[in-house]
Amino acid sequence: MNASKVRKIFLNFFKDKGHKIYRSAPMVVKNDPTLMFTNAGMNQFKDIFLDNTTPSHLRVVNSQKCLRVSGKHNDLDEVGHDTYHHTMFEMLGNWSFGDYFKKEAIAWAWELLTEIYGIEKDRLYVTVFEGSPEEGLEADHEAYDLWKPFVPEERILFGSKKDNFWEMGDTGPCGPCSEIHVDIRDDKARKTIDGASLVNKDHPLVIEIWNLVFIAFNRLSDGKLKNLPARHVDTGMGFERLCMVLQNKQSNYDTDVFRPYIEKLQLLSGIVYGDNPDADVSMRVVADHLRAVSFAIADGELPSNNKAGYVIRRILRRAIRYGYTFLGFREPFVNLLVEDLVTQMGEAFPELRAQQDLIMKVIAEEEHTFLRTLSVGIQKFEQYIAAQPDKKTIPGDFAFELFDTYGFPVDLTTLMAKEKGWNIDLKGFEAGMAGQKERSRAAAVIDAADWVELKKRGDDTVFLGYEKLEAEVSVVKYRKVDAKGKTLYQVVLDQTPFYAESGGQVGDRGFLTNNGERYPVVDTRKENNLSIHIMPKIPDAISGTFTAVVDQTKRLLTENNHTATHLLHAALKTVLGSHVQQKGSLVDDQRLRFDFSHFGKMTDEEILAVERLVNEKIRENITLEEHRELSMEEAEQMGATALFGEKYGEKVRVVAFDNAFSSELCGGTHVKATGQIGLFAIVSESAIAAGIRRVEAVTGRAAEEFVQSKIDELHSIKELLKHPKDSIKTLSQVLELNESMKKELAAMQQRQLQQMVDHLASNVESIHGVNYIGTRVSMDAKAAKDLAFKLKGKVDNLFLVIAHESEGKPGITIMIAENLVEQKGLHAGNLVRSLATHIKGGGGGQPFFASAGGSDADGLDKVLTESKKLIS
RNA sequence: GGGGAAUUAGCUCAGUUGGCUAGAGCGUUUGGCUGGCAGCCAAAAGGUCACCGGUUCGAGCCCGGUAUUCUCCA
Repeated sequence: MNASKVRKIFLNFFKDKGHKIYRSAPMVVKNDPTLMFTNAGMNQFKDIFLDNTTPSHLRVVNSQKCLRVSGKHNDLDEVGHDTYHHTMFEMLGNWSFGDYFKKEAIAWAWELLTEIYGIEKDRLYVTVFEGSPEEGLEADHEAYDLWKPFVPEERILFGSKKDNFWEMGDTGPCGPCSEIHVDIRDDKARKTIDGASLVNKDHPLVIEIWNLVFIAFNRLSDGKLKNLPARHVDTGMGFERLCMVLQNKQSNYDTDVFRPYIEKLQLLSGIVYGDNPDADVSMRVVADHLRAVSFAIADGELPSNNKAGYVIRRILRRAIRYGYTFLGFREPFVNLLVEDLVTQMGEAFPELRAQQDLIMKVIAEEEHTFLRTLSVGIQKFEQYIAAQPDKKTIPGDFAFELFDTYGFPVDLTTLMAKEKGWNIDLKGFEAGMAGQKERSRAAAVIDAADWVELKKRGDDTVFLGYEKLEAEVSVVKYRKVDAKGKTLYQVVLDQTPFYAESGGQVGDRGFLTNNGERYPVVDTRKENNLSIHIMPKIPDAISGTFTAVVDQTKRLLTENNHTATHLLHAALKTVLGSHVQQKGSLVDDQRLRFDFSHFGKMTDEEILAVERLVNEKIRENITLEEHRELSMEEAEQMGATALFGEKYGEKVRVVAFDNAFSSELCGGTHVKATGQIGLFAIVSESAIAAGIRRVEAVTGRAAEEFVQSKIDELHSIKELLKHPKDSIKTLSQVLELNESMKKELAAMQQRQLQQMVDHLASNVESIHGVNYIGTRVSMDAKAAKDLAFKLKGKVDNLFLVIAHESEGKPGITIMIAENLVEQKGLHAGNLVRSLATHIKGGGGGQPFFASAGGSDADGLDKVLTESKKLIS
């Protein structure tokens, strides 16, 4: 049974039991500060569990792409070393939102596994929660009794809080769970050791495949559990493990989910899978990470140096590192596997196929960068070794520096040290690492109190901001958040005219008011589906009604830019081609920024063409065409552009300006008609990553100012040139003239200097075989230095003292021929220091050349007479 | 968000406690050697030492700030 059939059967089984099939949400999470990536199938339903939103279907089934690399579920270091941990995986799940509970969940799970998928019943074990006295929770006898009709009691096991009480995070929905484990050892092994003793013991062949979670509580920030009003079922079955079981393999990597990449790696490296444990681990690492990174890029998350992008980079670099060390790759290779990934998964996940080129380019670029990082690190390492031939231990702080500053992996340092017969102080390294983490953690402390609920909420906050900028509102709940010594309040309203930051458009600002008091709203953010108003202070009488007023100027300017962004997007597609995909955008009241996939730099002509097209559309004064409450299918039929990596709800909104030109799925606010934008001007075009370009632009007043500043600039230039007929010609003549005059002047100065050199050289005083020159001149220290070096090349046995003065500042420059320095033990630096006392200054230098500066020019003559005495 | 580092010729990089009028290799140009190419020899061009300010007799080097890039952590 191949992988795609396994997936289809699962979805259809639950569809037949009244479940609605949902698409996988993007793997990269936006609008949730607690989560960077989808790490469980339940993420996209979080708001339902938290009772922030009402589900539109009570029974749902899906296959969700997940990534587990950081936070509570951190499997990254395990991946590759065993045969069943993954960074990216698919989670098959069926869901009940306040509908069915344990009975159905258990019965259906059993039916699907044994009767549909045909897993032998005597290979299955189930676990139920044993209870926890300190939480005040009893054992889950209910689940136990429900399993009894299907499973002999010796294969129903009680499990601890760690294994059988599921929690989303430190706070949030949670509840007891019941796991199904499968024993896929051969018959002989099964007879020798009872499978029941291996459950939850990290045995690679006795594994959990399905977790049925019965959500009944909410964990508060003080650690207490609160009963939820509605109980839910949340199940998760590891797709890759299921495939392994159904394909009779003993490793996930032997299934058709991973095998194609292993095959390709064998071809590329010339190493056979199974021959060498290190190489095997490496191939598994690469096969796994390839999937994680490619899906993330398809969702719009590029490798970068912070946040989610950094996690992606770390995963990719781990793959490169294993390939480099154990598979012998010295050139980019991960990107070569992307085509195999697309072949394997492109059908179930069309975003991969659509963005294959981009994924390859981005990975290849990152591979180049990292291979370079490695070679810099190797160089630093070699230099260190060469500089400390006596030592035999790499100190921890150096290993940490290599890692922290140069990104050089410590296990490579260890390996290289070993090859040279050196040790490495790993404890010191860990200490450096711990310090680093501590600093970061201390800087990121955010203390959020529990929500204070004033009203039982009915439904989502109603957004009024498409029509109104002012409305009567009341507070539903609020909480206090302390971060970096500042206290802010997060406030949720029953309805609001404030737009919450989303889809690149910044959140609205404004204030709440009642009884003449104003309470500013400094920002509006979105966390999941919740609109959160950020307020520095809240009224004492918070339970009353308020008038919410949006900062209108800021909003209107932002709308100009947002609509212009849509026009820009469409214009780019028209001018550059349909490969243009939005990769990100930022829209505020000042400007707009638009990132998109494109293979090369835009030419000046292309930029101009885009600008012209957008401005044409502005002048056409196209009116906004808005469709709310469309289904995804209807929107697609209208030809609206959807974005990869964007999470869309049940109902979507389409914003069109001339349906044939620009039509996008978008929740943002827009101008009523394009004419309001006035003018559009592109300010810059640049690269931000392999295959991704960024355009920044301004509209309206800002665009006018931008153009005006260019005109002013031109005007000023003309004015400086005295308004010639042809400014360009005149300017180029001026520049030419300047160039030739500079050259002439330099030549003249050289001649002058040469004259001075000749003059001084012919007035040498010979004192005891030393050619003494002492002169007082008007020049600065730099010129004197020049003069000194010129004379040095012309006069042997030179002892030169220049007493110079420029703009009232006196100075001394001394030059002594090298042979005199040696023979007579002279030191210009020491001499100049003593002479400098006459001009009330100080100085120094080398034995043959030195300079000094001072404040009393009257002493310069004294300097010359004294200097002569030095050699006579 | 918090650390660490880098920025010097077209490219890759040296540059010591502040003191040869900033160097190397590669590349470029010119000339020479060889039947031609590959190559070798010789010479030349090429620098606002990222930017702004400070300390100093003197700053590529020290100090402060800015920008960009790399990198680690959250």
